[in-house]
Amino acid sequence: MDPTTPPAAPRPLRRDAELNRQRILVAAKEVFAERGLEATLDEIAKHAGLGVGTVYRRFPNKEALIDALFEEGFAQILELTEQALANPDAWQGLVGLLTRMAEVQAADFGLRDVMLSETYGRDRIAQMRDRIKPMMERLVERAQEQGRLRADFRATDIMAVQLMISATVEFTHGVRDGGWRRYVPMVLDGLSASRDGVTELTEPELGDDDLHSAMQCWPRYRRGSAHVDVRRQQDL
Amino acid sequence: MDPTTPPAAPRPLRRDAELNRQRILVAAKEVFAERGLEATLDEIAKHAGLGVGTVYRRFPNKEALIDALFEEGFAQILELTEQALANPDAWQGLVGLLTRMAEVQAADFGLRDVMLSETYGRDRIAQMRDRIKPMMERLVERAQEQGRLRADFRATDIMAVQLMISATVEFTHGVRDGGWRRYVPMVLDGLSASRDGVTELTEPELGDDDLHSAMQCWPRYRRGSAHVDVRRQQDL
DNA sequence: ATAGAACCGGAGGAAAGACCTCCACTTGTT
DNA sequence: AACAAGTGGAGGTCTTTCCTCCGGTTCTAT
Repeated sequence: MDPTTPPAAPRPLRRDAELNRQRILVAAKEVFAERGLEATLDEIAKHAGLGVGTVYRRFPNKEALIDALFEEGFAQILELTEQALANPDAWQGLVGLLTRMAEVQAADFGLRDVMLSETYGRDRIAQMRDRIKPMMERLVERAQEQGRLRADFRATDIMAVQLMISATVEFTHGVRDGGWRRYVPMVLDGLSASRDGVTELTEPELGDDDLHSAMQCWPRYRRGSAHVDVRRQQDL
Repeated sequence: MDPTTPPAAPRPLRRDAELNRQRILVAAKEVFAERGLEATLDEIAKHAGLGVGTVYRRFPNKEALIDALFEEGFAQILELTEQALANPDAWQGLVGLLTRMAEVQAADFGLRDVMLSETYGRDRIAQMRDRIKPMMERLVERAQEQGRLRADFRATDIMAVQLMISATVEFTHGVRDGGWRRYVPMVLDGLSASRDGVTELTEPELGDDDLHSAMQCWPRYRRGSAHVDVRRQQDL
């Protein structure tokens, strides 16, 4: 049933070709993890020590490669969710889950993009998403029954929360490893039904210099810095 | 001293030219507000009913136009901060400030980009940022002295908080007007020193369909959807 | 060993997008 | 009326991305 190796494979790959296929997969995993899905197949090829042509011979396009790669990653997320659900303390389960998710996002920008975008992975990954959703709903419900999660929280809010955390991950990326860890407890403190005091923040604050460089290289707007030409003109 | 109208203006613009200059400014404000700083000067020209050449005659490049436009916007933010600081209840001041900031971000994506990027606005706007920073520090300090803001919060965290909120603004944009309003109180509940119960959420939750379309058109990853070609190839 | 299918590399085609220039033509001003 | 100032928008240039093509190489079956 595993679609990566169809039951009646037309023909096994030549030995060198199979080796290269593996190399591509490994390289793609690494490059996507580091740069997110915006990475180019050219980049991946280079990182694998192969020509682009070879990559395109094996995978018809980027989408196919992504699909082949991230099923596994999504399975991992599904497992995390199951673990969270297995915790008798649903709130702790949720806390752990969101923390783990943040770790996953920080460790693998490719997987983050697949998780958060819905644009990639049209087939198999979409199914995964559908399997996770009801689990999330149950988790939320149970945490509320146990009185720890704010009653007005909804399962659909989880995506927004993940996005918020993702923003901090991206923001601190390349500036301070794990800088995002400071913000996960803060967000979670906002989700608890009520609390006396505060969850301790183990991650120290960002310094002014950290903040500066984080803003400088924040990816979303990096493009703008390309053309800083600023010749004056008389009639501005 | 105001650089927008130098003391010895070389020559006043011709009447039609001045009119067009205003048109450009207005159009730029609108287009940037709607699409963020990624908008093209070509777009702006079209929206102003003028040719690109006219725009480039008046402003040497995009950067200059942005600089000319957003000083005013930044002044507005500075004023918001002052108002927040004027509130004897510093926590309420902070709550109000972050809410207003979110409103600003939602209403004007261009201003959001200028606020959050540090890439644009090399001169005057950078000064603005420097003026706002100490005010933020004072606000945080006072809110903590009054015991309402969590003691481990720092002024440098404000940027991360704004980014989180910005993520929700963008996420809900085009899906549900003001959908982000649901998340600001949640985040703020995470910043309070302690609380009994929860701030009421006036904004209703996102439905499954909202969520779906939000994810579909989330700008960050829209590109990926362009080439959904997915022709199969024998040896995948 | 050798034929020939399978495979490889990477230059470069194609398309899209962004910034900006150029210059023939129009308009305002004196 | 003369001419400086202003205008429009086609298109140059540059960059980026995806992907194809094909001459040359390597494996493998016989």
